Amino acid sequence: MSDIAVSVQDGEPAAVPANSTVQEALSKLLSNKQRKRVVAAKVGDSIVDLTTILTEDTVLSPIMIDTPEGLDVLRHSTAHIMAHAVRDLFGADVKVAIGPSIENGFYYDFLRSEPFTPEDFEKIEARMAEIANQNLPFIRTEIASSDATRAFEAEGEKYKVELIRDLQTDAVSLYSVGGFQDLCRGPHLPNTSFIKAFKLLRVAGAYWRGDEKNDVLQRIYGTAFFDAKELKKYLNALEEAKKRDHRRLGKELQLFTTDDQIGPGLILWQPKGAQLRRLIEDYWKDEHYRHDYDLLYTPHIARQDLWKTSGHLDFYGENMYSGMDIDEVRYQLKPMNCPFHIGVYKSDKRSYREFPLRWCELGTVYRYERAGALHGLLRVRGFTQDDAHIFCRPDQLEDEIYNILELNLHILKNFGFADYDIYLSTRPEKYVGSDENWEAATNALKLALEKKGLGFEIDPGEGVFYGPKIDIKIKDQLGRAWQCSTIQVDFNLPERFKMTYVGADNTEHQPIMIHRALMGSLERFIGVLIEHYAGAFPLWFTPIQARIMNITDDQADYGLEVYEKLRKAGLRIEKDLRNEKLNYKIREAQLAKIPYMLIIGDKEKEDGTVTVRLRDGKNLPPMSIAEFAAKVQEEVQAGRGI
RNA sequence: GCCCACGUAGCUCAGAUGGUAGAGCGCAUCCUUGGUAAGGAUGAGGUCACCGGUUCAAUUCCGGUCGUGGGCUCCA
Repeated sequence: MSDIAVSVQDGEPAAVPANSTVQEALSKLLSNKQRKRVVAAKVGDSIVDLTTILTEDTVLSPIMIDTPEGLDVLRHSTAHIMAHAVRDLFGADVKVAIGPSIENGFYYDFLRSEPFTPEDFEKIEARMAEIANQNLPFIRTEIASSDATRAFEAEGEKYKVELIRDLQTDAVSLYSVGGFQDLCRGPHLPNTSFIKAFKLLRVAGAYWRGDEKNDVLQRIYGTAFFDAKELKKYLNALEEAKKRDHRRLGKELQLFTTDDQIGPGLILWQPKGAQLRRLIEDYWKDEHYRHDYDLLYTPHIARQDLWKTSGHLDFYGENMYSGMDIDEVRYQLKPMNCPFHIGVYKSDKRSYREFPLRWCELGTVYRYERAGALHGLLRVRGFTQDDAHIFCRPDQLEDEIYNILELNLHILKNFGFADYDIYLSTRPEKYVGSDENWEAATNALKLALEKKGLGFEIDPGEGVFYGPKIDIKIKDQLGRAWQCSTIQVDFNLPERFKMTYVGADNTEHQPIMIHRALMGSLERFIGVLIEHYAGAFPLWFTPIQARIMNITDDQADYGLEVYEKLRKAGLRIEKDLRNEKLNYKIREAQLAKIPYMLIIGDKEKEDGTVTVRLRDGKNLPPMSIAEFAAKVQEEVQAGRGI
């Protein structure tokens, strides 16, 4: 048999007999130590099993278990082992659906009449470990689709049959491990010995193929890592995320609450949360004014006819709350602010000379969200958009987009978000507006992004029907991405509302309209802020900047004096003058995540000073009340960046 | 909206094969006056989410409603 030349990328080729497996070839190319970490290999763009037969000269990229691609293979295989275990334990009552690897883990969907319980999880994990420990090979076979269909039909595996049918290929690949055989594209681990560190995390309902008309399956989520240490690290990170959960912190720090009597998805801001929100709103307004925006206020309801004109009733009606009759005229609660801003636009005859018009509003809107979608502050039914609409001439579009991006990133950065994923969404299949307009607008968005030096991805066809858009996702402290900002060009509403301006040529033209929100909604943004900072907000927008605590009752009067002076100086101050030990007061202030603790004993009372304790436990030297006030004001200035 | 789980004091949670309930924290009062993460005592506080059914008796069992959570789905 003749030899073929196989090499790893950038390495010397080795001669191996034709029809060797990848594994065999790699054994000539890699050290023993490296070989133990290889779980699959890349040939060109596709990832293949180590058992794949090589028939021609090939360049291989080995995939190590401790790389993202390696983890992917590991998790995918672990999902199969889980299905194997479930099948072993619960028999043929269980039908298997699909089990891919996903970000941070894997899942497998099952049809089973009984719900999976936490005790089941333990059993499944134990059985998985048994299977894994047997060091079983994953064996790939290719068979004709018709044979596979017959086999799965015999087992009653209707989902597999459906999958094969929709694949529309002549042959499919199967993988078997021990006694369990599954339809799968692969690739898989060479054997189960790599499966050492895994955990089942939760079970949830999921529709077959994500369609609510289909069967509801039970989806078991789990995760797997190449060693126990990595698994532990991940589980700890989950714990950490739990501690940062804005719903938990919102309660602990008394920021916001909801009330069954009032309704789900409707937020009540407690005094501290309201303070936090006010600070954010004030900052937002100040920055907008500085950036040449004007502020609007508009109502919460409007005649239903407005929503017909805008098209919201047709396109968005199912998310709008039903109307009310006022003097026999139908009114509806607003799901968006745009028609109102158009109302302001139409209050006057507009000239190209006054463009661009930049109008912003913290506009509270109400949208029907399905009950199951509601989530803390992140998904609610009543929320306040940090909205703005810009009306301009086509030739101003690119500059306006650039200015928006600049303000957008400036504000996000000031809140501590400097990492973004940016997406440019282009024309979808169904759209309004002319092709030329779409092209010009898409181009303007692109040019503005490039001019700003921002990397972005193009989401082809993901634009909304009325225009192209830019979406910005911010990354928080834990690296999680949150969609907040959106910048959208709109060809639809100017047309529907017959908006015009008088151009230099003394004829009427249609303005370009841009919608944009930077934080998205205040509720959502504050939720993200809470998680990002784990509730320990920077001084400039923390609801409480300092808490005064006396050591004994003897300094209560002085404590009150300090409190009043600092409040008058505009600081956000609390006092804890209770008859409690200092340790106790410090503990409480620490848990409340207050930046400065002002400690007052006889010394301070005598000298007219305060001793400042920081959140990190360090102390500043005693300073006068005025000095402290000045220090805080200075830090706030710096933090606001204005 | 759908599937599953859950709903007991302000908070975090325990509890009984069906006989109207407990802890810690917090709160109130008193003692204590203590310099950098919990001093002590006493006490108040619950229609066991809501409505209905079964039962001599329901917080406990059953049904429904509402809410919360994990997902699915949705987010022109």
